Amino acid sequence: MNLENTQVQMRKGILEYCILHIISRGEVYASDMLDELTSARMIVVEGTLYPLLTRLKNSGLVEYKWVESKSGPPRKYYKLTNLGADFLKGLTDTWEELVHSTEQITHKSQTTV
Amino acid sequence: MNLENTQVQMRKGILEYCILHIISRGEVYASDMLDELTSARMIVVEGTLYPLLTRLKNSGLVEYKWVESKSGPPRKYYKLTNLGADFLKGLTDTWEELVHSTEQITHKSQTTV
DNA sequence: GCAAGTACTTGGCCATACATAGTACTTTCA
DNA sequence: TGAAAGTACTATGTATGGCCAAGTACTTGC
Repeated sequence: MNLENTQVQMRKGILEYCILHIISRGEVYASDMLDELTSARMIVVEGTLYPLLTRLKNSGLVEYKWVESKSGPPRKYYKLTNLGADFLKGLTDTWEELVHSTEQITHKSQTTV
Repeated sequence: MNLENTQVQMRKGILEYCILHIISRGEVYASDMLDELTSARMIVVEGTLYPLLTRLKNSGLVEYKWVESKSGPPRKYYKLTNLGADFLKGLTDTWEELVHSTEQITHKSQTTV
């Protein structure tokens, strides 16, 4: 039980939320997402992102189209489905409630520390 | 991939943070923590809390003493160790950075939606 | 004694983040 | 032309941890 491991655990599920948000903003492919996540200091690696995108696609939350690239193999450009948009709304509620609950607990603590 | 499951995933790791906070506030036993977590709408069940406390204890982040109860079996009253207090500081940083990163991503999204 | 309530324990299941290695396509350049 | 490098995506295996469900142990009250 170390700090690094807990950071990983904290990220679980939240990543899915962030990625759906990024996709909701317009069509993007994996490297775009990695750039955005990295610039927000939400560390992610390929081995995490690609399986997640596959899961989202298999659940019908996102869809993609192949687009040829001028510098390399074709890319999968993702966008949200209607189902994905609904799911994102639900996730937003979940996240906000989770943050709120955590603040309620930790703020109470700070008064006594 | 449903909402419930994602809620579970989002809780991962965060629970540990919340529980350390609650313990940092004074000596408590498991049912106290469950009450507090429930009142903050952070849903937890016994099967989650007890193993977590055991992990925290085995890692030397918390310690406990047995205290007899007037209504039932004796209780384990937990408190933070010095190591646990340090760990909690690290977790606080991690959590705040995670919230910040998530806000950075989701706020950008809200401008286009 | 025996049932009911409280507190804690244990074993197994499942989802997911990550490491690592591998596939496939394109461009570059000798 | 064909080998090397770069880009994009895929597949497999491991570890962690939340949860379910069943179980143990102690106390109280009938």
